[in-house]
Amino acid sequence: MASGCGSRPGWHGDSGKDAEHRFAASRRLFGVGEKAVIKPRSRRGGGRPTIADVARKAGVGAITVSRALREPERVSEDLRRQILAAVDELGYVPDPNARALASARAEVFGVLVPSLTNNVFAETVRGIYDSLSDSPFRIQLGNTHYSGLEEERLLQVFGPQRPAALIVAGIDQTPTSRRLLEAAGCPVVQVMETGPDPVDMMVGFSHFDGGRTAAEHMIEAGYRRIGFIGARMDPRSQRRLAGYRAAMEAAGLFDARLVTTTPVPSSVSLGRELFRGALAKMPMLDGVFCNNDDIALGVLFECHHASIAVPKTIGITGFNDLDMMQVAFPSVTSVRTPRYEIGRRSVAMALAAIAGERPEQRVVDLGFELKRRESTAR
Amino acid sequence: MASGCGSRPGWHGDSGKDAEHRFAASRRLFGVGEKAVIKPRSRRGGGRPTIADVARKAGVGAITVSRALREPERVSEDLRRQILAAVDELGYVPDPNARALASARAEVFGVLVPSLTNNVFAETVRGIYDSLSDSPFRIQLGNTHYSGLEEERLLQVFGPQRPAALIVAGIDQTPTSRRLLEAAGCPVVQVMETGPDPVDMMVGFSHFDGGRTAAEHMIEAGYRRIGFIGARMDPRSQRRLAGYRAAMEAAGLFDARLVTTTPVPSSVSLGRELFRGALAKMPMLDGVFCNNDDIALGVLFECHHASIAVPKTIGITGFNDLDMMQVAFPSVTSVRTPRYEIGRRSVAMALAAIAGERPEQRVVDLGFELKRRESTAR
DNA sequence: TAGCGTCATGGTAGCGCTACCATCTCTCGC
DNA sequence: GCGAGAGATGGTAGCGCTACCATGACGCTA
Repeated sequence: MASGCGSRPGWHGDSGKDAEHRFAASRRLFGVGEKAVIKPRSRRGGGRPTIADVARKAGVGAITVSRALREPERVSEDLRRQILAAVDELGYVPDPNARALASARAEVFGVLVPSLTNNVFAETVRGIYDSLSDSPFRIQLGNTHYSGLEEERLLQVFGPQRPAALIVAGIDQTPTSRRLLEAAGCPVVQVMETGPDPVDMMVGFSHFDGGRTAAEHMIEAGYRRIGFIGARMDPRSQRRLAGYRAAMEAAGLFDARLVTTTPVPSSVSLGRELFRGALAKMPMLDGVFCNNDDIALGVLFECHHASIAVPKTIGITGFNDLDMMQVAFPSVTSVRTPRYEIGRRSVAMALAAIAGERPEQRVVDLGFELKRRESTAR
Repeated sequence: MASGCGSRPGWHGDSGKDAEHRFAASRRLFGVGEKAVIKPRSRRGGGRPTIADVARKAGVGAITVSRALREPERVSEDLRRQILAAVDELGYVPDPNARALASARAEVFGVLVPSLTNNVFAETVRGIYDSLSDSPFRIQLGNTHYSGLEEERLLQVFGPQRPAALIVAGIDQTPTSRRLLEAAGCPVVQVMETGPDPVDMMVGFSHFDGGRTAAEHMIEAGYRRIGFIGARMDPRSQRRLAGYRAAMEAAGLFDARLVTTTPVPSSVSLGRELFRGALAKMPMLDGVFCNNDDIALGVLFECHHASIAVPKTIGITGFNDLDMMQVAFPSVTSVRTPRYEIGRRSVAMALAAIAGERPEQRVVDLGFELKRRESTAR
């Protein structure tokens, strides 16, 4: 531990009032690119090379350096080369904060999701991330915890930063959130779901249709007393439930007692528990449509524990189609959702909009796909 | 769609050269707080209230407003009230970019993880997020994709922003990354693992010990030909393998043919596949220690498919102890890791350091816990 | 050859905030 | 009663960059 101590002095707060120290640390930033040409700079700033240093070295005006970096085609070949050489030599990196202040636009994508651990959102964020990784844009993450109020708070925090774009999960923003999004002055993409009246753009699919398709499949497979098990019950879950209900009603099979829900966050163990409860309530259940795969897995495990035959005695359908569903025993039918693709597409649309090429289609429905597997193959 | 169209004109690039439009959109930012007092401001900036506006309204100097907001105790009760009233009335929100430029410090935590979808890191990020949610700090996320080079690139991007702190996963940074971290001029916390020679601070546990403990447990439970199955094999996995190997060697049970690894990213289906391969190679296998729970679940499913009795014929131990392990059938033994707590603790340490209260203990080992379950109860 | 648009380049003036230093007012000790 | 010290407040001068406008050089048309 002592070794670590010795090797990094200076930055920490306890010497916060001691400018000497801070500067010493900052100067080391060069290290990489340049051999610490310590010009006695003014008090602040810490001495990293600035655009003015590059301009001086290249023998041009600062603004030309700025242009060479941002709009190379507007600077003559000659100067460009000279400037880039100077940039290299000094190890110059533009200060994103100064840039943001001067241009009133930060190179940041604000991303708001209701959960970081829910695999569905994690995959969407990954899609966003991957699509942005070779752009100059950074990602700022916000976790709304499924709360409208928290979403408002986060938008209030994100707004003043003047992000280049905002990507938000869901289409059920509060009126205040909607207003904040409209006022953000940047492209906005609502993801995960499609619906009428986008704030700006939308990428997702119909959860209602997903739920209905799943239920219809089970009905078709011969199940009759098909339960619905859902946790958390965010707006998307509600719509899946509505789709299930529509299908069940159309077949004359709906019964409110078939539905088991809870606001508690979803998990495999909760799925098992809820299924137990559902079975106690309705012993003649012959199938379950689970609001997501975690629940479905919980149901499957409970069936194993209780020696209930799947798909014979009970059929199971999940939602999202996580990787494990296809290798489970028996493999589990699920509705495959394009969550990674949603992330990618949302970025593509936002980037197009930033570039001034507004996509014609403002609402993109990426659909879903029912994966029929053993768990409903009666 | 048309409705959405009509309701948000102006920001998009196709009218980028048309300042009129942009300003119109920006002005709307007030809307919420104030009834659009459109003072004919200078060309840039879009007209949101600034600290100068607040100062004027409150009849004080701008710097006093700044202080009232950042160090309230340094401003008299009276002025503070007046200022806060003015802030409220104008709907003033400080511009984080201007703040960052002026103070040479952004209120941003840079977070670097190797994967966004791996539940382990997702939970750590969640811990970080939760600990930061009522602080002024924002989170900027970086995904290294398990690549040292990508980590370097990201540090190069994060550095110029002058983040308030950096939290990076792992302790195996490249020399360049280490240099960049040391030069960042802010607290740095390496998370997930502990080891000698921290860049600054560390929070994690010993993966070697975790692997050894798991293997020892299986040996103790009576298993003899215990395989190791691992995917991805990042440095942490390597150390778990080393721990397993140490335990096996100590018991005189090690055999290189027991080890099955692949650089391919981990998943449940891959776990099933690898186990199949391992079994084909070593039919007399009587147990497996899985590098993580996904693999373990895949093994469990394969056992079901192939009608292999668990724990009788084969014992299974996982790593991380995801929620599902305790409800699986049979429930699966696993090494519980404090990933959420790691996130929380890392933030606590970084915040302390920022406040100048450097924690005495620079390396914090949060340990792990072996959860014995049915899958190894022979 | 004059006149005009186009292109490459540069100067100036901020963007909105905070560090630094100066000033002013009180309180206290002797 | 006076100087020292502490606390509250303010003015000034940037932070590093880019928007805007100006300038000069060039090529084109008439």
